[in-house]
Amino acid sequence: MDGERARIVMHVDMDAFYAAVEVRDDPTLAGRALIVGGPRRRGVVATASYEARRFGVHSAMPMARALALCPHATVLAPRMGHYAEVSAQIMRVLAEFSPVVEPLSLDEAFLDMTGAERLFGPPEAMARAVQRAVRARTALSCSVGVACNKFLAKLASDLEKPGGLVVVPFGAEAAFVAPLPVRRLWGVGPRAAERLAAGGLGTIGEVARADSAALARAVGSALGAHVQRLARAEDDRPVTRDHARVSLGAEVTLAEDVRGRAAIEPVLRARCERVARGLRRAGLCAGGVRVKLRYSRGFRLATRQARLEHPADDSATLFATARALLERLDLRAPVRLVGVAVYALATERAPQLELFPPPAARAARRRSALEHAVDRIRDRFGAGTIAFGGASPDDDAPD
DNA sequence: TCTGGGGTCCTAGGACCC
DNA sequence: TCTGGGGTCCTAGGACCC
Repeated sequence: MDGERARIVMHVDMDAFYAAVEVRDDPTLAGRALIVGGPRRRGVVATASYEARRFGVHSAMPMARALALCPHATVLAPRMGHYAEVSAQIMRVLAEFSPVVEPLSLDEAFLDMTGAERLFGPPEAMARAVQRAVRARTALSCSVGVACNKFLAKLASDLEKPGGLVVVPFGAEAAFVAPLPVRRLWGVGPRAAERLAAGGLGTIGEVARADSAALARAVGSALGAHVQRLARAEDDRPVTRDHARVSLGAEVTLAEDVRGRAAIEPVLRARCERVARGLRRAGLCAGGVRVKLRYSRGFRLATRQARLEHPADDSATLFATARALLERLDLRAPVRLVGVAVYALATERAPQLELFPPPAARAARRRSALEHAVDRIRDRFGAGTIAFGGASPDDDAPD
């Protein structure tokens, strides 16, 4: 009506990705119940093969429960570096179908296929072509959803997994989603679903017709407005290639609880080194540091964060800040997880024109240059070749 | 059964400035 | 002498996603 052409958005979602990669690489695993996840103690399921899912095993389930349900399952530790490589290969295949590919995670992506009918035919033919190409080039299967927007395409790709292909009928979108449960709305999790149910809203159709003020009372005004738009099949978010990173972190759940500064600090230092390296690899500087502790008691999570005086990408600055933040947390209680994250990321260090920079800023700059040099040595000769004094070597870093 | 690790976004309250 | 309201920045916590 306004001359705008309907969009064609495709969502591609790999089937049981981590498990499927492991089976592809070791065909003796085919047909077996397979769980990728861990560590065995205090671990959760990252991905389960469809054979294991038949026993009720699913992602995010504690490993102990998964093995109680499916004791004969083979358990493999995730190989994230390897999955990242396979993912990059998949994204390259997808890029042959559209110039606008938006990865959502290692195993899913949106493609803007508007205007691609001339090359690939109608939506169903496009989807078949993508599935064939992914399988031919990676020996992996995926499910595909096609619709006029991101929400519907993503919802559609999940409806007939594995190997699914669902095209949401153009022009009949709202009717298509109306009977589905609210949990299918992107952004509605267990909490929001509960609150919506308390207000008598169980299906997407009911949310679409709900009074917007009542919806806002139930789940808040932002989420309420958002889910009502989705429920009405309205979603104008574009498919975009370049997402600026907002934060970067590293955390670890320890095999045994620790308590006290002396026990926590080395763990914290190792996380800082990993995060700093990630910053330098991405060419970013941090504007703030956040420390995270999860206490065993009550599974309680506590965070403390602070801005940096000058943006930094060196582990010494991150650790000095993290250590100060640690002092503001309870260090007597048993801790199961220690994490560090950086935020307020900038692509470049702000130019420092001070004639007499404070000693701390000068030290951070020297330290950054040193760590950049160490990065180059590690890249060339391997991670184990060099470590900082007092630092645990890259014990747990896959790279 | 006892809860990973990587993220994004929202909310609410406080400080501060005008 | 007492009291505004808006805007911005920051922090801590939490829901949600894969």
